[in-house]
Amino acid sequence: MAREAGVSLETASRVLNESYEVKEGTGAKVHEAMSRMGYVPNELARGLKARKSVAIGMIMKNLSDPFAASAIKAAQEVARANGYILILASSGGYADLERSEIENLIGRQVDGLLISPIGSPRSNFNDIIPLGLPVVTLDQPIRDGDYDSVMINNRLSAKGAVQHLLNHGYHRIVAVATRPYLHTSSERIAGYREAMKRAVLEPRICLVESEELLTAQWLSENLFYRHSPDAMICMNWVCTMLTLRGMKQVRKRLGTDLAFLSFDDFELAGMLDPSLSAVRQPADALGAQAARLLFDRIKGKDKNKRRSIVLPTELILRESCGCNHSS
Amino acid sequence: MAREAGVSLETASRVLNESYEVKEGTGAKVHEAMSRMGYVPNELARGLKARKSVAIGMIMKNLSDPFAASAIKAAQEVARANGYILILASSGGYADLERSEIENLIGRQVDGLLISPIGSPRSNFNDIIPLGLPVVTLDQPIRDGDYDSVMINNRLSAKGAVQHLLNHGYHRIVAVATRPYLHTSSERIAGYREAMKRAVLEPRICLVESEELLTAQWLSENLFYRHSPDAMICMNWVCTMLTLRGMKQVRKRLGTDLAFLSFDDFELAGMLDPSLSAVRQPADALGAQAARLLFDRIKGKDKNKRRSIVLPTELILRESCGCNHSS
DNA sequence: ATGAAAGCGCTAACAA
DNA sequence: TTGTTAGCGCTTTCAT
Repeated sequence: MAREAGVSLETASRVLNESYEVKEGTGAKVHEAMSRMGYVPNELARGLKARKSVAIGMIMKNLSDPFAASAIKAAQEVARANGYILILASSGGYADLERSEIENLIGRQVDGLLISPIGSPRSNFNDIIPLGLPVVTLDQPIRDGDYDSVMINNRLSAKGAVQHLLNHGYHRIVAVATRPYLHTSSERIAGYREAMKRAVLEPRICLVESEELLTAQWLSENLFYRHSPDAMICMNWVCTMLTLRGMKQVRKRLGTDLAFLSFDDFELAGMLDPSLSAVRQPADALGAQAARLLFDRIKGKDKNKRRSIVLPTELILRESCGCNHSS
Repeated sequence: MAREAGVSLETASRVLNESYEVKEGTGAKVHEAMSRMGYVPNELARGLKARKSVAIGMIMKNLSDPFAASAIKAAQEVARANGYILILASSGGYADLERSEIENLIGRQVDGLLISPIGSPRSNFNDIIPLGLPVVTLDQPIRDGDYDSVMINNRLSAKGAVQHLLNHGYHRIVAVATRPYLHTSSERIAGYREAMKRAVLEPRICLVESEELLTAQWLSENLFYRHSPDAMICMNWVCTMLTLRGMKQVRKRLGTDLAFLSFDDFELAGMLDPSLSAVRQPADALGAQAARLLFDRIKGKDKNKRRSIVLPTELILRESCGCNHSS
């Protein structure tokens, strides 16, 4: 450390923290010594003393889907702007991994946690969150949890999307979703049900437990053969990708063979032919907002009751739903 | 801490670390006390003592592009498997941010660093890496740096791709790239040059400093008007996205108006019409390999000279290049 | 087999 | 204005 360097002092700390006054010359000498020997303060030791780590943790279900990636990017930027680092973890959608990753992060003394919870009944981490540790959930609130949350209204968004398909005159609308036990999935499906019920139509729901089961063959058997749909809605990005791939394999064409709507928009949706209509989640806004809420708590600006922010989704109407937009 | 709990001991540490022998009963009592009071050891304190943080840092240029996202996901999984956490940072492609983020991570006492360097001449961080800190670079090696690296052969991959276009008989092939000062960009452009030179054709290169300048208007003026190309190759994912968007706006069609090839493949490339031919980088393998190399160093398994791993790319031939694949 | 005590690098309270 | 000292929570000799 700088103490033995050039000058003599544990006052190094003072100049670093700009606490108290330091005589001109001394300060300069310290700075000089620090840069000469490339001194970098040990944040671990600082954190140990200050009882905080200047780090936040973020846990997502899948780090690589574009929605998560945007949220992560936005959250990291906010963290950096606040002088914090972002520790990234993944639950993979499994409750036990979620739990152990949270415990791990707590052991690292993170000052706050951003979690996109699994949301299954088994997913409950209230008991392991230390009192006073700020937590913000993304995507969904947690049962009995008194945390801030930032999400979209999955149910209404799905309902609105299905409503739109209904307005086009489709009757045999199939909803396709993976991992129905996830909160987002179940809410979106609920929205679908509501729309269908209101139209007095039979709900047609194709669920698959895990992504790898959503194959072309599965589509043929469970979707096309059983329902002969005139429209379908996929309930998340992965689902849309896999369905699109499967449909190509079985030579079903969007638009001509059936209408299509995707929950989750992506860069290329507008470039497909027909272009894909989609429900767009403001992924980066979700990440940024969540991080901002978290820092409001961490810095003690926000002492109020829990806040739940619901960001609006946007129904992007392109061609695949039957619209004729040419944007 | 557990000391005041139930029993009396600094032996708590011993049972935690499973060092030394502990009497049956004592061990049980300690465990009981720990779980009863939900004790989680403070990793900061541990790290301070052990002089390591059990954390690695990862710095990418853009956290949200799908290539980075896959690499991050893979690296995080390897880190977790090794009991390490992953601190994620972004350079945004700026040399000064890269530097300050590295310094920040070093202050956090990370045990290793995964960096996808900017690669501009100004990007040189050798001077701030402490002796003995393992570093693995992704995408490119660093000048004068003695680090392990994992990459693809950008130049040859680009050359091969252009060669393929040439074999189709195109002559007016334009290369489009953003941020030419980035190593990956310049290498790919170099590959393009080599292929064109070999065919004794005039190189046609359209560069744009930053992504937001790549607009439809820019495409019209600089690309179509100036070169009237019969084929083009975009040198990275962002570039492909923007170009595709721009072309749609100016009503240029892939396939009929000109052939197209993308450096960087993505989920939907095969679903466009015409489907996009692309150079595929093994993003997750890059991330995983890099992390594995890093842990070989961290755990001292690897004492050898620097290793440079070059992973193979794959030229995915679909339709947009002029091929007639129907996969 | 277990307790006592020193110390990791830093900050903060107190003295000088 | 600057130096001294104790202690953050843990691990690790060294005694017991």
